[in-house]
Amino acid sequence: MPELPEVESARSVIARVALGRVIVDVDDTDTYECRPHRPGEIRTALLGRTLTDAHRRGKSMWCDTSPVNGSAVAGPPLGIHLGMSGKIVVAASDGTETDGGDYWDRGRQPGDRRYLRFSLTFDDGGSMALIDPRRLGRVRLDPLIDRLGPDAGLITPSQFRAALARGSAPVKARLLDQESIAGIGNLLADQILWQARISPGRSVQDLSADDISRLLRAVRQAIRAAVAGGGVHTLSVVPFRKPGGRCPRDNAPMVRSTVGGRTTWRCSREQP
DNA sequence: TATAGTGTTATCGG
DNA sequence: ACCGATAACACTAT
Repeated sequence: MPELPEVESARSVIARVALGRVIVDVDDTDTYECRPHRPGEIRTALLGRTLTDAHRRGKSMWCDTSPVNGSAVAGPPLGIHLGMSGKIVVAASDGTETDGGDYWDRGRQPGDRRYLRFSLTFDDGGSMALIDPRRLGRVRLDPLIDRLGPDAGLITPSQFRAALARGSAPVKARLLDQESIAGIGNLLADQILWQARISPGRSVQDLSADDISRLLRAVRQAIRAAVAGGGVHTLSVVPFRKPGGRCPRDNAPMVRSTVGGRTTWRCSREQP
């Protein structure tokens, strides 16, 4: 399930193999995935255009679209959110697939149409599809990205301090708040707090300047590690988020709780 | 069969 | 109005 690193991998697949191919068909008939659009609305808006660039902020992606032939006006940006279970698969003209992530494979074979919720067909016979079993992903035109906070991988120290400055929420809840910082999901948050040795339930107003700087270092390091490793499931503490799990640093039991409405695992000794 | 889950958002109460 | 907590969403896996 996608957090910032998985979404970045999907974005980079789109940028590498989907740009510049003319869209000749669009399947936007899934009324869940394509809310708030009516079936056909996205199709009409995109036919005859190409994707010209692929962007990302936090877990949200959007693609710029070209003018149609004979016009100078670009098309509407196409927003894509992977939700809990989405992934992007791009097919070449010969059917060869480039998969934007293998975190939800379930033995999927190339060409498998199960869970296909949205797709573009290109004039070369290839396609770009959103595969999303749980249907919590979204595809929409003109996505609102202004409401997102700074991308977690690019956030500056002063932006980070500002994100933690107000209110009294548990620090983990704030890390998960996409309007404060964009891109951190449940596993990344647990890894970051574990690395910084900060208890997830501590209020943001109790954090010292030193806590905050350790936290920002952990944000950067965890994101770098997850992008390099191929996803958040490769983060070092993730395998120990289970009953009987022990902290890989001090061997103390990992304990489970709920913070910010999400399942939370922490080291019982280092994150009391 | 019942429950949890790598995300977002509407809604409710303080 | 702001902030935080919770339920709901849709579906699969355990």
